[in-house]
Amino acid sequence: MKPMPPQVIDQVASYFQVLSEPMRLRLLNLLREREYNVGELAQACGTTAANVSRHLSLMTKHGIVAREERGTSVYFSIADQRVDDLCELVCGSIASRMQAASAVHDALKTML
Amino acid sequence: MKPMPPQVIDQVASYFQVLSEPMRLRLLNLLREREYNVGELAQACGTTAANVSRHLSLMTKHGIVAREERGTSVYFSIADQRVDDLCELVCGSIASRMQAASAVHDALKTML
DNA sequence: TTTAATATTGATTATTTACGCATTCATGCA
DNA sequence: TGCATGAATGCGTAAATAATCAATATTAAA
Repeated sequence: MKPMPPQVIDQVASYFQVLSEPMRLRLLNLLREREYNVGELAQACGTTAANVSRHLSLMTKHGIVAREERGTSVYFSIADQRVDDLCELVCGSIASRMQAASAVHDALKTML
Repeated sequence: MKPMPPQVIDQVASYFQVLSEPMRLRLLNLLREREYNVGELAQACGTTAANVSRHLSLMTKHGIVAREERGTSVYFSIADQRVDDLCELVCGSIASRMQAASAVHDALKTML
């Protein structure tokens, strides 16, 4: 077990924070399929380009997405494939939790 | 690729949010070693028991830690081992990023 | 060099939230 | 039945942040 210096902890927390926003997860989920430019993402998510731009800027800063200017547009894509694994793990936790809850539910049902 | 309904996205975001706080990560890091009660954690983290209690309550609600009353104290432990994998993945991302940055740094150095 | 389309940034606002203090609650013991 | 210890909660405060509109770049083509 490593001592985990505060500096590292702050960085890890900061990374998790990037993934803790529904809008950002929606953007990432779209980008799993193919690359998009800002306008396309804004339309797909029903928000403004300004908002999308800020979210993408943050994720680029953390190395999660990659930014590439092409023509008059700027295209974004997934840069860190690990985000998939992260989301998969979290989904697994949520699923386990739901399953446990439903087991409790069933147990209570048989008691009555 | 799954369509990822908004409801699921919100839950995933919510889970990540729990892990996006340095204080909570410090608590989890301590709990990896052994179980602790609230007072011990507060002292180890240099904060109030009230604060620790709130953080633990949130993590318990998400199934990340387990709560067990024993005697006059309440002991907490890791309930979802996946948090280790999650943090490990994030540390890997951060490490890759630092490595890439240092490579750029070296490349620039040789240019001068 | 204009003009049009796209992306980014500044400023503002509303919401969330981490924290501490004080209080209340719960449990075990004298 | 008090009494003490430890945990949880109410409340107020300060800071962070997501969203929008408006304004400013930046690039491609006319």
